[in-house]
Amino acid sequence: MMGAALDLFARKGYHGTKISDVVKAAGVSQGTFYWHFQSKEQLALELIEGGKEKLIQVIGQGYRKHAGTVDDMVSSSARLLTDLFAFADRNRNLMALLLMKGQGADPPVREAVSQTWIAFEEAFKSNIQRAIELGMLPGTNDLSLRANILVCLITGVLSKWLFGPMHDVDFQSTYSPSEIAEETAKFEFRGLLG
Amino acid sequence: MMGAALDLFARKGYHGTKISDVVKAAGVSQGTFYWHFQSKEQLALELIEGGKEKLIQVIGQGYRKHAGTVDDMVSSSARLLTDLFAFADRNRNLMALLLMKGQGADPPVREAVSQTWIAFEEAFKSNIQRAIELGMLPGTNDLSLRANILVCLITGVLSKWLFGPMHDVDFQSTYSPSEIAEETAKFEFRGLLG
DNA sequence: TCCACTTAACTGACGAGTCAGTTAAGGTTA
DNA sequence: TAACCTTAACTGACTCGTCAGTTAAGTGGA
Repeated sequence: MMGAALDLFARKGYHGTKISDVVKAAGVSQGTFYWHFQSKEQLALELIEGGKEKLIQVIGQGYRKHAGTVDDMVSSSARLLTDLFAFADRNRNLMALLLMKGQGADPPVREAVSQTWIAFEEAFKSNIQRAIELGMLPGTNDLSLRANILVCLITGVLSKWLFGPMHDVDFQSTYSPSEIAEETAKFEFRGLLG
Repeated sequence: MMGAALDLFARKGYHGTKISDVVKAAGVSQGTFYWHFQSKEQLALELIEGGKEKLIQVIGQGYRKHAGTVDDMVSSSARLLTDLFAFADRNRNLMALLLMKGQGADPPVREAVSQTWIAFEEAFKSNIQRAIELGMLPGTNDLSLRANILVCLITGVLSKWLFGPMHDVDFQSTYSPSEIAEETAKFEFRGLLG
């Protein structure tokens, strides 16, 4: 049932998804839905909460332990991003809800989505801070701004790569997860000047 | 009436905005609304179309004419971004609709939003291509990907700067348009390594 | 007296949530 | 082993508020 609901939310958005559609897709009746879930909103919140945990877990594994060269840094960042992009690709519906469709929902759902990205940014920020402590990145008085910009870059690339310019859930990028991750990591450290 | 509607769309999203709210805010009755607009959807489409034109105009003015040093390039990019960020700040409701709330609407409205960002990217891409032709940026076999990543960076920073982590229309960043634009431009060309 | 514009009351569809009842599996007693 | 009870899981027709869109009856200016 939750899989079917996630798929519909990802495709049609929160308001565009009717409970009657969800139960039809899941092959149960409407009463059954309300036996399992308190409300439509509750369902969305459970989906988001579960997704948030999985997402954070992926980034948490990228925590840096030792110092290294600039090239080490780029390639280990590329590795983390590859994991992230691959996860996102395996969970397109979840990402569609978190990156796009969550915005169209009611306040409590939007709140849950925002909290997910705040946690995401937090997880990333600690990775960056670690890199600065290890002397691998130049320190800055504007760490949080830099981190912020980085996360913007990553989520921006992520949503374009997943869904394309038309925000289509079924979009297929020509780049593989590792290709896009490498390109993003290169940009992350060296910008347009390469 | 259109101003009131844009404000409500930005705050409550497309589905969260009732025509009865719009006409109340505008001080007219519901019949008046339907004399001016064919439908709720038509209203949203007109708002987006108008916004798209204004937005594209802002970027179009940044078209590069002469070659220059790297610092010239960074500072002229910062100038363009400052214009863009200032425009976005003056049109928060429009940007909220384009960057966030548009996703929650029905397909034709979403389509119009996507077309806006495609046009945005196109306008930006021609600026970048020009910089490469002038020998100011290294050529790449993946120009479109690079351009794509850049646009992701800009829209990502833009929406965080405007609406903060909680996607709040009334969010007030501590950075001024020119500060955030400079920081973004720096990152754009030189990445985290600065 | 026509036309641009406005109004308030109305309609009808839609969709979230409810509820009285069904089914099937498992336990208990004699 | 059959009669009886319990309960988790499920059903689908129903209710009821909400809201986009309509309509018929004005008003005021040219």
